[in-house]
Amino acid sequence: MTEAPRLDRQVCFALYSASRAATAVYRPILDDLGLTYPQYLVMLVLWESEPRGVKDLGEELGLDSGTLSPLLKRLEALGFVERRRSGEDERRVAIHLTPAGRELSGKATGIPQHLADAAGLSAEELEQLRTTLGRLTEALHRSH
Amino acid sequence: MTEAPRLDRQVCFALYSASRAATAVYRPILDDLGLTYPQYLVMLVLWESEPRGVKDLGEELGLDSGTLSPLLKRLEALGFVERRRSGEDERRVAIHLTPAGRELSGKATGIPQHLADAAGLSAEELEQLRTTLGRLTEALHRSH
DNA sequence: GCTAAGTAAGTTGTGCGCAATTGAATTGTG
DNA sequence: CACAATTCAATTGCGCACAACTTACTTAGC
Repeated sequence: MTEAPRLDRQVCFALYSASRAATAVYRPILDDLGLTYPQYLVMLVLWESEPRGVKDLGEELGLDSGTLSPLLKRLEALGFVERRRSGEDERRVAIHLTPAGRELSGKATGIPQHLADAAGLSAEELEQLRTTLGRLTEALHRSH
Repeated sequence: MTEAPRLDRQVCFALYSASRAATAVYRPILDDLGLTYPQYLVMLVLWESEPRGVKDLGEELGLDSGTLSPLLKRLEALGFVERRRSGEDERRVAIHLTPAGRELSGKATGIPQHLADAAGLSAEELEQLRTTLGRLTEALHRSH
């Protein structure tokens, strides 16, 4: 008689729950900015450097055009982003920040601290968690 | 000049990436069973004890009826589950396993080991990760 | 017994995530 | 130059998540 795996023993479920709980903490804060969590991630990348192509964003975030294309249209409709066909390569769409999009960066400054406060873990534990998760993600991607 | 948060410093993004990478590893395996990852989670709960009400499942998994109702209908259409209105309380729908649903448990036995193998972490590291994630999820839920 | 409050499941609408396909533009090769 | 292969973004379709609402049923208070 083989035994069925137990839910509460699964790292995968722990990841899934923690991830949803974390975005749930971000949600009301991001609501004030008018962003969803994936939209916030895209803005984070653009605040670091822009303009960026769709594929470029996708590699940074691990998302494909099926997710990003409509998301970017919504960010454009919100006035945070502008999509311009590249002149050199007509296949590419360059995503530029608008002044409003650049401005939003200031309002977002304190957001990660909210999660840290809500996490109930020490700074070292958070740092170690982040490192372990990074290694895990790397290994899982390699295993394909 | 306030500084924008950096993507690669965010625990939240690390969680989000790791969670998606983990379900991506499960996907081809679960495809063989005909299940998606959330459907697999529901089956895990039912393999532990059934029948269970929708609300009951929802509390175990942190999902609401908006997610579970259609998911359970798909599991019923697949023949793994049966939904029966309770006689005592007509509001409740009891989710029962079918013989096929019970049988599936055997085929799922080895699945968590696949993730462990792909994770590139030691058993202790995985165990510690699971514990830390559990504490984190708890704290995040409490912080609401 | 009757109504008010509460509870369970379902429905609707929006926004991801991701596989698969399409269409346009570019590059590589002979 | 021609044309096949590749690349980029967009689109389609399906299945979650989750908020907000609806409907059916049950229970509590009077």
